[in-house]
Amino acid sequence: MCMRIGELAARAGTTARTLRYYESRGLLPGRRTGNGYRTYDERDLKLLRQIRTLQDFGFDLEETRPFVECLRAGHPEGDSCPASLAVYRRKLDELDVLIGELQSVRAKVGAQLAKAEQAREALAADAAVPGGPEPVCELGGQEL
Amino acid sequence: MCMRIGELAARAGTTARTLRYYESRGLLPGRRTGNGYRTYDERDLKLLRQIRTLQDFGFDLEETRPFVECLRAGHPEGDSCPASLAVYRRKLDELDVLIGELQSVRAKVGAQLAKAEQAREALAADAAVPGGPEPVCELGGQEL
DNA sequence: TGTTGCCCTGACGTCGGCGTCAAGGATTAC
DNA sequence: GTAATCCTTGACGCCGACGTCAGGGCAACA
Repeated sequence: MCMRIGELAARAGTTARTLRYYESRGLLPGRRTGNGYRTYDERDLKLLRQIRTLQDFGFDLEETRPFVECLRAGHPEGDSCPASLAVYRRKLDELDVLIGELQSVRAKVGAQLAKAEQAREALAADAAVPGGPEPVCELGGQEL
Repeated sequence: MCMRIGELAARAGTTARTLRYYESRGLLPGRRTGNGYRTYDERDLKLLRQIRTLQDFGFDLEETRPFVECLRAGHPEGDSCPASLAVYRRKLDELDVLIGELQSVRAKVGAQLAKAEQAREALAADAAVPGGPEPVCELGGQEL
């Protein structure tokens, strides 16, 4: 029922270094045995898995804090508390904004690509025409 | 027609520090006048604006290099070269993946939020019922 | 008794794209 | 002359979430 840092890390798919880091940030408790080793139980594993899940979603460590505190307060789930729900909502808003921006960028880059490809095709077509292309000065003068 | 670093920076909406950084990365040429000052012309401004535009799109500095080299080779646009088009295409793929991931995360977070809100509503309803809620041990035992 | 394997703390390294400060030279304005 | 504003190089700071190394302790097994 108890385990040391290496085992907990392995069971959560992370590293001991990461757990020490979380502890330094005040997220993971850190009880000790007589010899100074950290010791953890199943509740810590649940805590840690909550953190990792949120991290995988792209939450900052700080944003996982309400969830952790909620669990530590004895609630059944990390998102049983209002503060956690607030983080969810804030994150949803952030995601909506970000996704919108990325879609906008995607559209612009796509348009630029289409334009540039078209320009190249026009050049290629010109070059293929026996009459010769307009002297557009493209690729002119200075070599590399 | 010629300008110093501060003016170029201002005209591109950035800072002298940024231009020196670009130069250190080999992106911006860096001719010098007799007193050691950097000097730039309109072509450098175009170069710089190309870089900035791509940066605003979220391109890494390294990803702007083909565009810069294309312009420096004398092409009319930074995206007149195949290497630039390749960067466009790669970026589009990256964006598609990223947007997809973010949408997936958004859906999951949204679902979690809905679930957690529902759980809270159920609890509230239970608490409101005169007969009393199921003793779910919620909020039980250990205080902070 | 040695070797292996886990654990500890402390501290520096990483990545990108600069910001910011220090210490000094050049140019221009008054 | 000197103050103000530009410019130069060099170098450290920042952010987040750790990775990695150094130097040493504890435990178990041969």
